[in-house]
Amino acid sequence: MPNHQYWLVKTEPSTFSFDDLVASPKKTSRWDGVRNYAARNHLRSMKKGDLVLVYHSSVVPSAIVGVAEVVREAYPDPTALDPKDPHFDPKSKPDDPTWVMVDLRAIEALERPVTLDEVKKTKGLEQMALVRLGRLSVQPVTPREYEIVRKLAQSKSS
DNA sequence: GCCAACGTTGGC
DNA sequence: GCCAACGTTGGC
Repeated sequence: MPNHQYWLVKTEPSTFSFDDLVASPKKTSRWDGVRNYAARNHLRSMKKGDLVLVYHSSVVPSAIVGVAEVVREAYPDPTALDPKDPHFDPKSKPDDPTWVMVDLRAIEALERPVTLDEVKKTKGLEQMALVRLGRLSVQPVTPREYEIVRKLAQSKSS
């Protein structure tokens, strides 16, 4: 078995979509702007080579659309220190950064999007953090869940 | 645009 | 350290 973990990150495609990641230089972009402690802790746990499902929120239908990999492990997120940035955090100090980001590289789009509705209805996926902890923007995925999602994407839409 | 869920803040 | 008020997320 490959020695890596699985994750899921959410993004609003109007701000940054999976296609934007694919279109980035080397298909790679920093994943900045996370300002939630639970999500931050997951970012810190990410290892190079971990696989990351990319989920589009606030669109109809919201869905898992692609797969990326971690190419750089957690390092300080400079947007937290930039007063002009919408994610500026006045309490974060340069010498003790509160917030981190990772670099993600797009691997491939799913054969078709797997919608939230499908995730809720699919046996084995009901316990996904996506369903249980709706607002967590960076979350762990089990190998089994990852496998089921990939298989679903290869099957026909219902 | 509404609103439920839930994380964060701040008064005490 | 409790908890009410407030702000944000995100599905619908």
